[in-house]
Amino acid sequence: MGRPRTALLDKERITTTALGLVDRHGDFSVPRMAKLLGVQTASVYHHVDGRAGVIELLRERVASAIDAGTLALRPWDAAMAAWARSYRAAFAAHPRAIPLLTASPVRAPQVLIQYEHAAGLLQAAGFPLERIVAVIAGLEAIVLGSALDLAAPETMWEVPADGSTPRFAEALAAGGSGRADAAFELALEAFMEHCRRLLEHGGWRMAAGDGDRGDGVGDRG
Amino acid sequence: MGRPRTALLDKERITTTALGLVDRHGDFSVPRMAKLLGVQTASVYHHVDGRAGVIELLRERVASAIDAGTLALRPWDAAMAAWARSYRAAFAAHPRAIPLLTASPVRAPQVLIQYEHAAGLLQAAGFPLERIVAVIAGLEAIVLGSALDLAAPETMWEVPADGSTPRFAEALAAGGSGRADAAFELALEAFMEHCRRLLEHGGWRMAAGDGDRGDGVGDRG
DNA sequence: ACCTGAACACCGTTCAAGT
DNA sequence: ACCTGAACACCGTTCAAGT
Repeated sequence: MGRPRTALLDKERITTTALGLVDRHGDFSVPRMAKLLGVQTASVYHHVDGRAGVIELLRERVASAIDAGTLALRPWDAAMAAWARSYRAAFAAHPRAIPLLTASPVRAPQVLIQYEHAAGLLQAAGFPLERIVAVIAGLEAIVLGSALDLAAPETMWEVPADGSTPRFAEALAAGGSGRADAAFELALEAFMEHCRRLLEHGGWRMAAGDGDRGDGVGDRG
Repeated sequence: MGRPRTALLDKERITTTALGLVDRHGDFSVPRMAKLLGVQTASVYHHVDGRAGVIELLRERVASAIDAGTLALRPWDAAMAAWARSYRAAFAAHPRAIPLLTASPVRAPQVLIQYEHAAGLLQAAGFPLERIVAVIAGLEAIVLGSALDLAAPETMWEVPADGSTPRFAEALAAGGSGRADAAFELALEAFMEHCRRLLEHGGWRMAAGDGDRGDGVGDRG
């Protein structure tokens, strides 16, 4: 029983099967994928660079839902904010995959091109060249950090039953159900507003605590 | 060869060994730990709730380096910023552990007590009760998201050699070496300033785009 | 080129047997 | 209570053999 006339497997089907397993069970294994695909475990290795390769495919698949068109919006802050929301929404669609995906970054060309667009956008908007990576990386940190909150929603903010954290419990109860979304929007809004201000006021060179209004926050060293 | 007069193992030694393996090799396994500890694999299970239990111990160990004293600082924004920096520094000390640790949150009482202190701090500062969790969660997202950047520093921002991302490459070169730190500081500064402003101006109820100054950024729906 | 069957080293976990 | 030795099911990966 050797090579079939037409290939039984392809990366598409492999990726879909793996993502289905992750969505349902929080993880995948090559043998389980093979069983679902009706194939021997070893067959998968003819199409994919092992387990790590499957994870990379998952990363690309999930990231493909990011709407690159957002970066064509103007002005630049509308573009970056919409991009960040789309980025996070792509991860939010597969919360159980998030721990698998955040361990290492997306290297797919389609995503690197988005970085390129973002860099061009920020450069055109007037950001100093040496700050552009920090802006992109900061925004991405907010996106990924907020995404982690979606991965374990129940346990993330489980409050001890012994009443040892009354004020936190109170705040948690008052916060309502959309906590993760609210935190993301708060951080995103803060980030965009800060960048807008720095751009307008040319404040990039300002030393800490020079008194414009309450900038000196603490141990900056 | 049964039970020894004095126990060979304890959680301390197990945790230290696991963390050493993670620091050196990026991962650990129960058999490898046992070998280093000079003990049978099964022995570890008498002290720890399996592999998941070891990970929880790692979480606690790493989190124990967070300086809870920062939350006693005043004013509230100095406290929160110092806490965030200490939080991130604790993770930064073990970058290869970060993917293991961010998959699920810290449930150790010592850390939950820090949430409690933060909640009290923000309440006393005058934050509306229903926004306090969003402030804490937003700050934590920035901390954890920035920490992920430390886990894979080389590959995180590897630029394709084919010249397909010239502006991004340019920005990367101009950004210098402390990229991850700069991004974290930028996001943290933005977050603290935004919270300060909202507190002072009572802006929490403001609808998006009501014109204060360019707040309406995009697809908020 | 692609699938199979068998093999290998390794893993997490359990458990009866010892003290 | 704690350590051992043996066992079990499962995993990732490789490879020669087939077409």
